[in-house]
Amino acid sequence: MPYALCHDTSISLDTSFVLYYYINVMEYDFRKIEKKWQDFWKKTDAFKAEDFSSKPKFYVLSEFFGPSGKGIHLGHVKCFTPTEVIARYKRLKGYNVLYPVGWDAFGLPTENSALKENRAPADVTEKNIGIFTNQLTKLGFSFDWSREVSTTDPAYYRWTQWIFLQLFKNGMAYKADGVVSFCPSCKTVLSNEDSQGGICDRCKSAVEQRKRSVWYLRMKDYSEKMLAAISDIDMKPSLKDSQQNWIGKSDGAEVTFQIASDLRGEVDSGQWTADSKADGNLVGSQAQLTPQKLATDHWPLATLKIFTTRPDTLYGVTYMAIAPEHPLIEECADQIANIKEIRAYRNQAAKKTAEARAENKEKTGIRIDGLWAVNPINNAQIPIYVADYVMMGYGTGAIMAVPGHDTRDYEFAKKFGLPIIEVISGGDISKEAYTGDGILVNSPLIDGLHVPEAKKKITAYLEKIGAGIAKTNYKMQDWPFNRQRYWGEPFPIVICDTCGYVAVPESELPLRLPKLSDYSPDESGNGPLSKAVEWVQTTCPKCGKPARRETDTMPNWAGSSWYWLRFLDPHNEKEFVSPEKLMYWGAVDLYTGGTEHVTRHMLYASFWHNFLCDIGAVPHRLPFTRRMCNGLILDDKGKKMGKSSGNAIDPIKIIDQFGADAFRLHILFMGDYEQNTMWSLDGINGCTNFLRRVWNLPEILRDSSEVSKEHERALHLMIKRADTGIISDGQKSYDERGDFKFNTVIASFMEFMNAVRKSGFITREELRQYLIAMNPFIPHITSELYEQVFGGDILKESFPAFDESKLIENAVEIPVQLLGKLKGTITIELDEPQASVEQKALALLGNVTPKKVIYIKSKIINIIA
RNA sequence: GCCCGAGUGGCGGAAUGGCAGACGCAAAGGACUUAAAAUCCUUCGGAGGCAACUCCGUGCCGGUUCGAGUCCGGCCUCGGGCACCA
Repeated sequence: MPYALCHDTSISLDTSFVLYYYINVMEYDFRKIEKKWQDFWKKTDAFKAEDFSSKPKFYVLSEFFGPSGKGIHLGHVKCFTPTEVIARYKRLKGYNVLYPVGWDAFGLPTENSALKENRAPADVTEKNIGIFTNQLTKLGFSFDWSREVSTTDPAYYRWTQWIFLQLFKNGMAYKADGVVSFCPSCKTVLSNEDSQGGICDRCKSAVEQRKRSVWYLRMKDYSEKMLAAISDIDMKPSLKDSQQNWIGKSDGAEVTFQIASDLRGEVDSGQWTADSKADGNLVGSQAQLTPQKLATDHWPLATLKIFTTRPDTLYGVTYMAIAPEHPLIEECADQIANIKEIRAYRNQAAKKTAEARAENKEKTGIRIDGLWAVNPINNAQIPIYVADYVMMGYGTGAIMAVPGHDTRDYEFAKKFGLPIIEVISGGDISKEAYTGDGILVNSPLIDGLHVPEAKKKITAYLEKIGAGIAKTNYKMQDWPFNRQRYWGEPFPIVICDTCGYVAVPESELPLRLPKLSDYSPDESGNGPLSKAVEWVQTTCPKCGKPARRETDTMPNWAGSSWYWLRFLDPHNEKEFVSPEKLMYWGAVDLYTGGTEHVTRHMLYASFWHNFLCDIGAVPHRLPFTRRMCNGLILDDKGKKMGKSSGNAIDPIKIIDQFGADAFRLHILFMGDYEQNTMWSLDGINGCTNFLRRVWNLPEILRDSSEVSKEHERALHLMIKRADTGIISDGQKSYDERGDFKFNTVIASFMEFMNAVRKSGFITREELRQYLIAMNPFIPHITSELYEQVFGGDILKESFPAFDESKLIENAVEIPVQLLGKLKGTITIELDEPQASVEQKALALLGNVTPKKVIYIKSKIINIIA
C-alpha cells in the first residue's frame, strides 16, 4: 500500500519519531478538522438559500442522485465536486446561491435490488438515502439540505401526478395500442430513449418489439419547441448536435402515389422492361399508363403516401418499398397474387430485433405481385416491394425508392435487378449512388435546375396537382410512458366502462402507491398493482359507476422531468411551486451531469418544462440556461467505471485515508472537466503535500504590512486565475470562455505556494486572501486555519479582488527569433521603444543585417535576415 | 457506414498563432540522520559536446504564415455516440 505512508496512526516507533509525527503530521488531523466543520455547517444551516434577496441569485444544480445501496461512486464525485466549488465560489462572490440535493429514487434499480433482498422498495430507498446523506456530508458538499426532496415521497409525487393530469387534460397524454420496445428481462415497455440501439438501458438485454396498450405523451408535438430550447441553452456544440440528431428533423414532401392492380387490367406487367447492359448495370424504361386506363370507374384501388426529403428525384423512382407492417398489404390483400409469401415475410421480420436488423446488412424484401404504384409526375408504373429496411415508425412507413441517388435503394436495386435512373448529374451511378448536389437531368419539369431549386419547384407542382405537400418529419417519437412495474408513480387515472379514461380529481392527489407483499413483474401485460385488488376497485369520478384504476406506473424519468422546479419551493402543499418563487429564481443557471442524459433526461426535461410554460405554470421557456457535461472516469482498461461494471472504487475509503479536502483537490486536479480521465490515485500525494504546506503556513507568517513586488504579483495572478478559471459570468460565448479549468486553477494555487516558499514568508493579508481563494476547493482546512489565525468564519468573507495593474511587470524577458527560430532572450523595459528593442536583439544575434523585423510588443521579436 | 472527440516526456496533464512540456506524480543524486521515514536542495524530452552551445522533437504527409502543438487540406490510430430515419 504505497498510499498509506503518512496517515497510518497504528505505527509504533520510538519517541523522536512520535514527537516529530505529532508536530508535523498529527497536527493536521483532517479527520478531526473535517468533522468539526461539517458539524458546524450543519448546525448553522450555513448553505441555506434565501427565497427573495437583494443579492443576485445563482441556481447551480447537478443531476440528482439515484440512491443505490452501494453508496456514491467516483462518477458522482466527478460530477458534483465542480458544482460544489462553484456554489461556494459564488457565495463568496456575493450571490444568493441555491445548491440543492435530492433523490431520484423510483425505478428499476431500487426495485430490482429490493426484489433480490426480499424487502419493500420503500424501505430499501430509505436506507439508501441514509447512506448517501452520510457520505455526501463527509465530502463537505455545501447543499441546502432544507430543500431535500425525493421523487418517491407522496408529497413530491403528488405533483408529478398533477403534471400528468395537466398533460392528460390538455390532450398531451393518450392511451393507444402500439408497437413498442419491450424488455423481456425487466418485463416492461421501454421508451425509445431507454432502448437506444435496441438495448435495454437498465439491464443491457436486447429489446423486442411488442404490441401493447401504451400511455403516450405527445412529445413529438414539442419537437420545434425542444429544438428552440436546444439552440438557446448554452452548451457544447457537439451536445447540441446529438440532441438535434435525436429529434431528427427533416424537411421534405409527402407524396401520394396511386395504386393500380394487375388483375383488373389497369396495367400490363409485361410492359415493364429492364435492360441489362454489358457492364451489369441496369437501366430501365418505364411503361406509362394511358389516360384511357386511368379513366376506369374503379380507379384507383388505393393510395400510398410516402415521405421523402428528395422530391427532386421523383423522376428517378424505379420501385416503391413499404414496411412489413404497412396496412396497404391487408387493405389490398385480395389483389395480391403472392399474399401468402408476403405474410410469411412479415411474420419473419417481426421476430427480428432491432439489433438483428441492424447487424444483418444484406437487404431483404419481396415483390408484391399484382400491385403497381403510379408516379404522379409522369404516370410511370412502378413495382412495389415489402422490405424490412423501411420502418413503420418513421414517416409513413413507405418510401419511393431512387436507387440512383440513395445508397440503400441502390443496394436493394442491385440485389433485385431493378433499374437505376440518373436524374442528377455529378456522380457515376454505374458505380454507386450519387447523393450530392448537381444539375437535374431526365426530369422534364425541372431539368437544368440545381437540387435546392428543383426541390422547391417540384413540391410546388405536386401541391398544385394535389399529389403532395411540403412536410417536416421527426425521428423522435411520442413517449411511451407506462411501465408494468411496481416502484413508480401510480397513474391518477380511472378506467370506466362508460366514460373511458377519467382523471382522478386533483383534490384526491396524491394517489398513493399501495403496499404490496408481492410486487414482482410478470409477462401478463398487467402491472403488479393489479394485485392490489381493493386499491384497483374504485368508482368513476364522472358517472359514479364502479370502475378500476390504471395499474401501470410511470417510468423513473417522470419524477426527474421537473425536479429542478420543486427545489424552488419544496414544502408547498398548495402548488407544485409558487409563482413568486418561480419569478425570483427563474431558470437553473448551471446544470451539470453526464453525457448519457443528453438524449434522455434533458429532452424529457425540456418537453415538460415547455409544456408547463404553455399552460402558464412556469414563466420562462428554458429550464436551464447553461449545461456542462463532465467526462467519465475510466478504469485502467479505459472502460467506464460504474456500479454495474463491478470495478467501482469506494470514494469513502479514499476520504478515510486522505481526507475530503485532498480527495476533492485530487479529482479536480486530475484533468480537464469535460475530458474522460483514467482513474488513478497516483498524484494524490501531491495534493496531500500541498495541503500540509498550506497547514504549515502560519509558521512562516510575517506580521508585516510591507509588500514585496514578487509576492504581490504572484498573489494577484493567483487570484485572477481563480476568479476567471472557475466560472465566467455567462456573457461570453462558448468558445471564448476559459472557465471550468479547475486543474489549472489548482496549479496556480500551487504556484503561489512555491513563490511564498521561495521567499520564506507570507504576510497576514496574503494568507487571508489565499485562504479565501482556496476555500471553495478545500473548505475544511481553510476554515480551520482562518479561524486559528484570524478568528471567525471564513464563509463571512468575500472573494478577493485582483488588480490588473499589479500584474504588470516593469521589465519583461522576451524571446528573440532569427527567421522564426529561437536564438535567445533579452530583457526589456515595459515601454521600451522598438528601436531600442531591435538594437538589443541584434546585439544578441551578432553579425546579421535585418531585412525585416517583426516586433509584437512585449511578446516577441523576430528578425528576418 | 455516418456524426463527434482525442493523439504532447516514464505518467496525469499545461500552453488568446509568439520561449513546447506550466503544475503535479514517479525516478535519480545530494543534505540532514546512528538508521529509516519525513523534510530540504539539485537533475529530469532525445542526440551530440569538456564546455559555452548545436541539432532534432507535440500521431503521419503536405500547405498557409516572419512564426504552427494551435489554422487549412489529405491520411493513420484510439475513444465515444448514432445506426437502414427515406
